[in-house]
Amino acid sequence: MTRPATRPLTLRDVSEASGVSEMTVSRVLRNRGDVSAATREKVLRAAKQLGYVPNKIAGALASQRVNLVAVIIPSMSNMVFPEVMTGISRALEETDLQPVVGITDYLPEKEEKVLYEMLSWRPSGVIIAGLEHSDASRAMMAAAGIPVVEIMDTDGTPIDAAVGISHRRAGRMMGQAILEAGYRRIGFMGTQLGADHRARKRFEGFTEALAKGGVEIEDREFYANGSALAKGREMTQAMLERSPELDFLYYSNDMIGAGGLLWLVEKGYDVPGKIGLAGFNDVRLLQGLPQKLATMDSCREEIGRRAAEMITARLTDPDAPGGKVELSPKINRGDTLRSR
Amino acid sequence: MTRPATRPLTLRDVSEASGVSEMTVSRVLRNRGDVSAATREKVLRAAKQLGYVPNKIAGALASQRVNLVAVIIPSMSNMVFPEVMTGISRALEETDLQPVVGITDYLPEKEEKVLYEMLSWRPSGVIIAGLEHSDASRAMMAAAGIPVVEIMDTDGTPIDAAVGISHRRAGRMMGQAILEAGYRRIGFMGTQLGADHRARKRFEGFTEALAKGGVEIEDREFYANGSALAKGREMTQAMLERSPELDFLYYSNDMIGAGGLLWLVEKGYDVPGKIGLAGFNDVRLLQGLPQKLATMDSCREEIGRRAAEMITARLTDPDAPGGKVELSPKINRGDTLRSR
DNA sequence: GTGAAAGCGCTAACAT
DNA sequence: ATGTTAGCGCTTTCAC
Repeated sequence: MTRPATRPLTLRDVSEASGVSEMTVSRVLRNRGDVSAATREKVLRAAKQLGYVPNKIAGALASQRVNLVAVIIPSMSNMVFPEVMTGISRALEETDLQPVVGITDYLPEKEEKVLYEMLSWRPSGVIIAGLEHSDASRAMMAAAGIPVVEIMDTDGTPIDAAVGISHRRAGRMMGQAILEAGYRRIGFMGTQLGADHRARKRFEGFTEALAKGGVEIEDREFYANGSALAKGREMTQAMLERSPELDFLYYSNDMIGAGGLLWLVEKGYDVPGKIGLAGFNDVRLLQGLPQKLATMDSCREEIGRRAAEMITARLTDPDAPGGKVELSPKINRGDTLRSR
Repeated sequence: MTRPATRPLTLRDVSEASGVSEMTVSRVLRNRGDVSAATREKVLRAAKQLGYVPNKIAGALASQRVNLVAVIIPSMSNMVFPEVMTGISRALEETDLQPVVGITDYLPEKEEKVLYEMLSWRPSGVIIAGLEHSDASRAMMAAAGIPVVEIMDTDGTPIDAAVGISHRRAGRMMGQAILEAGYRRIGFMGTQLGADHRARKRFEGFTEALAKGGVEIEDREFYANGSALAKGREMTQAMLERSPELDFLYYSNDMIGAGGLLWLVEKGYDVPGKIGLAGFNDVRLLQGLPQKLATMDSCREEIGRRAAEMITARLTDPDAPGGKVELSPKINRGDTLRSR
């Protein structure tokens, strides 16, 4: 329970303790240039003994280099972004770059603020979720003079580069698969469309595919907050009481889909005989449910990894490709989407 | 898809563009000191027009102040730490401090590395999970000369201050509650005890309480990785095939408990008549399961909030209380722990 | 292989 | 209300 009020140590302290110039101490601590084994020893010993921790602020200012990558995402409690982070971290582990995360809560104003904060630390690159940003945000990123990779979505024009999937296409694919399986009376449940552009695009693609088959969504319901599992359960019950004729339910994410599935199984519905189900994301968390929900892989970890790789590539070679990288999500039919 | 190679703007650029000294520009941008409305206008216009983003690196070096709080936690995909983060963020939102997160993956060496990295940015404070750290880590934190709050656990001696619950006591409480309810033949499932000190302490407290009642755990099983829900299901099945006489299963976390619950309900077990269940954490995510699992609130958001408040308090007043704050988790009996 | 000088972009402290 | 000076703790550059 002690807290010494000592001023943090500086290079100078190590220099004095070891009898070596500050410059050489700096070289040793960064493994730079030629330093004799003897002085290296001396310096390292002194540094460790004092408990010296370098001041990166001063280092960054002097070298004009900051080994940080700003990662800006809407949320962390979403099951999807932690996996993106895993991909990013893995890819950066082999480099000397470090990810630093900012959360926007799906609010454009907050995104702008977080971006401003992060850019003021002069990171080496930016990885940011989505293609929709305020004008100010876009301007900041364009002006920062660093690689910027927009992730998760490819339906739009990136500022600099993008890696993701087409959510519109993902929605279309699921719509087609459902029609091909023979379902016709379809209900939709999801988050309130608005802040979440990717959910909206999936919804648009979905309705588009249905329309092409001459089918329209017969019922829909949206939710804002609360436990997704519980919401899925509640919304499913409400919808089936209202529209008992439905033979398929498309959920905008796996969690509410799982809630719906649990309710249906509990009530003795024949899934997928009487009614089929599908979600989105392929969250690993849900392995272990009584039945496996049909879903679609959103390539989260790969997106993170590729984004980080694009940053490092453009850092070593400013003319590295960039552009848009569209990954191909696959449908996983699980146990709840079967031809009938 | 453009990326101008322009050098980042400096205060000097804004100064020249506005015809005001660098110092006054700095004052305006930080809302410091008296600046006439007229010059303030001029400066703000120029800054915005140029798209100037201050360089916090230089600012921090000059002012010797960094408005960052290092938050060091084992994992983000755990359901528990995102909620701690929520508490921290909420509490810091009212201040000018910002949380920066580092992940240790429950590895002491990684904790040490992450800590070193973060401290080298000279944060204003540290919030770190757990009371168990390597000697080097403890030394670094003690030497940093900043407030350090260790969270989640109070079974041990903090470096500087701590907020959390006693996991040993939590385990004991659950053990007592189970005995009082009349269960006697008890099985335990959890993560491999080792890296996760808090799970280990709960287990110790649990067995201790049982021992006091003359009861011993009859079967146990540990897992390392994989989907927790699926693991809970598998382990439960394996354990009940091995030890069909069990009348209670205590899980070290809610996710595996939920997996077990789903399997039991599916197999037609009478829960809690024939067999009772309990988990730990009270994760909100699980609202929506067929039955509500007995569990114990781990006070995650409050812990985060209190920790952040302790940091701010000790920043304004270096002699602010500190010490150990032990919160009191409550048992939530749900539908799976009933007197018999 | 090692050291000395200059300066990174800001802000504290002191003018005016 | 505004400007000037010095310097934060490092690294770059150049000298030896």
